[in-house]
Amino acid sequence: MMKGTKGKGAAKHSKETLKPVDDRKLGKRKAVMKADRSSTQKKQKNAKKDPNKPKRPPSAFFVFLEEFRIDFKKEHPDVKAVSAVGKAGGQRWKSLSDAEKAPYEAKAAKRKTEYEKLMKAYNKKQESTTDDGDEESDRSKSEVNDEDDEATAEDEEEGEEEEEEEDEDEDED
DNA sequence: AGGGTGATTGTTTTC
DNA sequence: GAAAACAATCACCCT
Repeated sequence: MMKGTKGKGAAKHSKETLKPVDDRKLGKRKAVMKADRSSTQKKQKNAKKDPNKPKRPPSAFFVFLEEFRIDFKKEHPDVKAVSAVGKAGGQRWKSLSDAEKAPYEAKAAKRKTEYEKLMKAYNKKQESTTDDGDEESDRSKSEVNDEDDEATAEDEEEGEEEEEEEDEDEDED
């Protein structure tokens, strides 16, 4: 029962992208209320785009989506709308059981760990670049060696896919 | 020529 | 703690 998420996609115009952006709400969730943030967090504006700044790790859903997109395109080569894959992926994702999502979560978790590592190096860099002047007075020390290190990641790619055999009755009829 | 949009959910982020 | 924002993708539209 339920589902109702989309009962009539066909009702939509052939292609959402075909419609001019102006007609559709410009900035639905993108420019949702940046103004609000700027007022309270305007200081963040200082955050200039850092080329080294690691992006957020993909969530299990995104990991799943990456594979899903490939499969989706195979069966829907004509569908090129990102929203189509998003919707389909979302519904499919919810259709998966925890056990099935487990591997994706595991990968996502690992991805997060790497992200933290990258973030650590990134933060370190920021520290050295921070010209506060109070710390890091001695120029012979930390050095920028860290950057190089981040590139040399350990090679531990083990297929440690632990299949959690949870005997949970995930009976989804 | 390039930025921006749309849609999904999950995690990261920030106050 | 909660709300906001952003993470990838890809064809297309506007400046």
